[in-house]
Amino acid sequence: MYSTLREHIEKIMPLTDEEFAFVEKHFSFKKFKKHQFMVQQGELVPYNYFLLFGLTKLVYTDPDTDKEYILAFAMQDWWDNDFQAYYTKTRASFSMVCLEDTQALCLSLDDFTALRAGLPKIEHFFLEKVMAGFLSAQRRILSMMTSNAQQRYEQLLAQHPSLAQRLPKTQLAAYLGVSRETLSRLSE
Amino acid sequence: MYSTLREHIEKIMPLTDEEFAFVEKHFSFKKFKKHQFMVQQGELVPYNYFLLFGLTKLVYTDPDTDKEYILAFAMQDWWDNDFQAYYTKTRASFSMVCLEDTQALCLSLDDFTALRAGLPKIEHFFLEKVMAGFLSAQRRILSMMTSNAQQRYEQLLAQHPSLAQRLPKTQLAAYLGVSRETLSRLSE
DNA sequence: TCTTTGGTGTGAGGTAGATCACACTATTCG
DNA sequence: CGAATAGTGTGATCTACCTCACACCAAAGA
Repeated sequence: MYSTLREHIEKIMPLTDEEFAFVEKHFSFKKFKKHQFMVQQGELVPYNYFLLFGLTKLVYTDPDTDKEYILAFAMQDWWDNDFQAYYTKTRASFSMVCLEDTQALCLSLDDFTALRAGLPKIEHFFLEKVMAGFLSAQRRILSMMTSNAQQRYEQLLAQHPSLAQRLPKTQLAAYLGVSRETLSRLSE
Repeated sequence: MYSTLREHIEKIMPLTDEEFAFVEKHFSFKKFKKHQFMVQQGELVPYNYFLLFGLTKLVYTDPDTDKEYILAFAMQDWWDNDFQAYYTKTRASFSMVCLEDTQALCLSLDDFTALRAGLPKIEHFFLEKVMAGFLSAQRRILSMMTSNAQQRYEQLLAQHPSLAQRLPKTQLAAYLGVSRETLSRLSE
């Protein structure tokens, strides 16, 4: 169960057995059902999540129109959360919802802080992860500015073919920032 | 000259005099003129830049249409770069151009690596910085999905009034992902 | 000083994509 | 099994924004 986490970390930063034992004890394991909210817009965010199985979305719901805007999907081996709210102990702007039954390793902010303080190596790991996330967000911004719906859809299919297969088009549309009708009409 | 850098780092991570001396010696100082390219699309990226004075943009130019898409502005006390290219020693996808005469502290990748290895504290500092950058990019993505041109312009004015004053509207339009004509017609 | 370059406003017309509306087919679940 | 719910396709409008075109003014450089 924790071996996935260890392999994930060691792709970036090798650890001794004692070091990983120290890492491991800060996490707890949790299961979630499809449709379950792991984080709820407007509530506090107890944990940061590392996914072992399943599929989740990070979504902003406009309180007036009820329209959904998907910021990110996550699956096994990915981290996902409303980091802003988690890290500043404020109320979540987004919800994190299971699109399939999901299993995750959970890290509270106190445990995160203790982990960083007790094992500086782990800062290196998270720096790499967050940097990759930042660069990917930057690419997405550029893609939203330079490309039309059709091109963005094709880019998504090319970059994440597995996501595109597991997800209904409605969800893909909410991620691409396009109406589901428009997505349905593409590649005619 | 380096005191700006020290204050900037110590907002997040206090340093002893020896530690800062170690930090300082990895940077070099450089001046740039308005219109000068600090990073050129298609070339390698020698340095990461911490700005002391001036104003820069990080811009992608479509090779076919010559249209500009601005990913970020930076001014004193900000970091800016094509990090992807810098960090992977690949050719830049973006240019970084001075919009005013600019002074910067420059950090080569080798120096960056040496700095991280020699002073683990600095990983903590960069993790905080990159996290803030990631969250800001995420907010921008959401704003592009939920808001129209008018609203995005107002958000920019509210969040960065100083930027809006120093920059011509053409540049703001290229940042907002709107044509300059549309921006000119807003708030009528 | 005169000429170039940069910045801005505004009209006219075109279009990608939103919205609304309805129909049809899978799935899920009591 | 039968009923609700989720997912998809498609037509008919509507609109925010783009593109092209031209005119004007300010600043900069030779």
